[in-house]
Amino acid sequence: MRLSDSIESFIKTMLTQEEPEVELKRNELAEYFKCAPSQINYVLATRFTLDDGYVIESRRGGGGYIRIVRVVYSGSQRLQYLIRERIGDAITEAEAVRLIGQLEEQKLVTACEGSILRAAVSDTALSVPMPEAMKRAQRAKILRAMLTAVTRQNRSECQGEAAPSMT
Amino acid sequence: MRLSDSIESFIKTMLTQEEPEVELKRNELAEYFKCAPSQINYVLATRFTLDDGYVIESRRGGGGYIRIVRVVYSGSQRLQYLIRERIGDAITEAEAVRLIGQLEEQKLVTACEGSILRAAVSDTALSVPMPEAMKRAQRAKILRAMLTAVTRQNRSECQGEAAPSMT
DNA sequence: GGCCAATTGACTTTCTTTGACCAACTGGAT
DNA sequence: ATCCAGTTGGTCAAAGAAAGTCAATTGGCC
Repeated sequence: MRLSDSIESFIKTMLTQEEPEVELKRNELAEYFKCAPSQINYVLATRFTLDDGYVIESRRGGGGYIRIVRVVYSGSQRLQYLIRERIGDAITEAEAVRLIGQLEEQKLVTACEGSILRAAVSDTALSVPMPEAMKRAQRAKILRAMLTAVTRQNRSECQGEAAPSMT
Repeated sequence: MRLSDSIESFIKTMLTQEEPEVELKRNELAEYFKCAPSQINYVLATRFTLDDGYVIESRRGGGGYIRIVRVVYSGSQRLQYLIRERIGDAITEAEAVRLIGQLEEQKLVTACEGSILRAAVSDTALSVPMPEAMKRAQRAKILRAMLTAVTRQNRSECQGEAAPSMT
């Protein structure tokens, strides 16, 4: 059994059904497995990605930690399907706009959320100097991250509060 | 738990809903936590910034004090300020997260919208290969575009529709 | 042998804590 | 009114404590 596999399953046994979240010290874990600390990063990068259904948070410095959260999808499978199939590794603004329109129509996101999504993937927002291909990749990543956030939400709690006065 | 965290929560428990303002003695607090007085300044500088929604006033000399005031902004002016002044040409993820937290607290965006905003400006979403400086510029552009979209919305229409089925 | 995944370690970045030194008030003595 | 001693708080740089990055090597598997 490879070291990476051991570390992976070690972490996964900590993440039981009742415990969707685990916090660990990188150096301690590395010490436990007698390996380089960066090995932990490797395992996280290859086996606990967002696509695998995990979110990693961490802090450096004194009292630092690494937190691994198993994402609980509360959204529809339809949205997850769209994320995987329609977006992929690259997407144009036109395709993204069309997709967002469908999400609104199907009431998977609100109109307000839709306009936020459109703003984030607009060509003007992504207009830092970079080749077109990279821009499409960047757009895909952002859109996927945002929609993944949506799937994690309890959508029934997404009602807006009172509107602020537009003074 | 970090010392800074303890001091932070200590101060925050003093700042209740009815009490938007607290006055303290730096040396007393430092003595209470058995730390260097400048540690208090560190906590204030990192956890009670204007971005976090606090204003600090103080006086030196006999009868000196530090006063921490939680500020409340007026609706859309806050958004205008953020877009025009605060975000600027570049912003870090940490800064962006603070601002978004404030927007949620002021009810300028819903919690769901907040998590979409955070996802869009996250380091992982922007992790196409590019230098850090460009990433911060990219993040600023995206955040500004999204918040501009929010200002254009009639926020009273932002209520979420029925929650999608959990299939 | 070539390719890809895994491993390592040197170097970097971020966050925290401390301490030495500085700046601003207050109040009393002159 | 001035000056001085004492009392606070402020700043900044250095040290310490994690975690992150990246490129070079290693090790299996076709």
